[in-house]
Amino acid sequence: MDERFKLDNQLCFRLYTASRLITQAYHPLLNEHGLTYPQYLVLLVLWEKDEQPVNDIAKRLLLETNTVTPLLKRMEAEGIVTRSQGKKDARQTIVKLTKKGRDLQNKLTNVPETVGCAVLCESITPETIPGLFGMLDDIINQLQR
Amino acid sequence: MDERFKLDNQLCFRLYTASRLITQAYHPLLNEHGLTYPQYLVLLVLWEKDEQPVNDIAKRLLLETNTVTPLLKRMEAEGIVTRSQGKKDARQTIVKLTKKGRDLQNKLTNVPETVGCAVLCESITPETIPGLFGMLDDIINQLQR
DNA sequence: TATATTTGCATCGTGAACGATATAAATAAC
DNA sequence: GTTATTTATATCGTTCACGATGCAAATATA
Repeated sequence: MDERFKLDNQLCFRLYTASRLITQAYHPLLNEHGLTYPQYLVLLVLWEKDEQPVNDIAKRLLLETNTVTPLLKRMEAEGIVTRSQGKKDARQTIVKLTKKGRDLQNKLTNVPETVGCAVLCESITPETIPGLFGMLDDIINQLQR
Repeated sequence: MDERFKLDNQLCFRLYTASRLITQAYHPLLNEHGLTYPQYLVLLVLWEKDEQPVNDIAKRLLLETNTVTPLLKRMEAEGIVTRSQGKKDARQTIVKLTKKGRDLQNKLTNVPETVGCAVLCESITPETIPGLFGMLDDIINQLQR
């Protein structure tokens, strides 16, 4: 058996699985408030800086606008954000939190810690996290070409 | 600004992004042969051990059968695998590689190395990979409850 | 051996991801 | 000042993920 093709030797499969499982860990916490994980990411971006064009949100999340646009439309339908045409550039769609969208932050205060604790184990501790972050950041930067 | 809600402090966002970007790195290499990344994972499983029931493939990939079943049906339509009813247990669907499916391994020999090289950088080297694998495995095991 | 439960897989509906394409506004080139 | 190009976003089609549900075969229980 060719070692290169062994599933257990694949970095990608580990990243793919870890990403799916941690998203699943978020699911019950977010679903309680009618949110999906990608929608939660959009909220993280808007809580940091409200009123951003679609493109800035997409760039921050390293996603394409064809992924973000329908996602934002669903969030608009839920009354979490508003979408309005940009004033200085009519091509832009400016996304803005509603009161409901801002208030969600208070309702989700326990989420980061709950998920953070869920992943803690032998090798994942407050001391080892920075090293892991650094490696993942390097992978991300490397693949962004 | 609450540090806990900063996007740059989220492990999950890093895993999610790294997973997406590395899957994108596979895309041109696999697409050339009509494969998607999850289909490639199924091939890795079947190349290790042919003729497995749907459930074993799903368990190996930590996916649900409702994800794997339609994926396998598409692979069957492409002539990469066959699906047949199990003999000793009629509930099982046994998945078996076709000649085309087996031959794909030779056509994809360069894929692991190409993607492997694409992620190499400062902190990701043959020496640091085992440590990263260990941390990701720990996260995966921890979240599998 | 009837009945109940479990197991293996499939179907359905929803929400991402993303390549390809379209459209209109803004900007550049001529 | 037209025309061409770029930019910002949206639409469309396909393929995952995955919760919920359905169904038939296998197994356990009565």
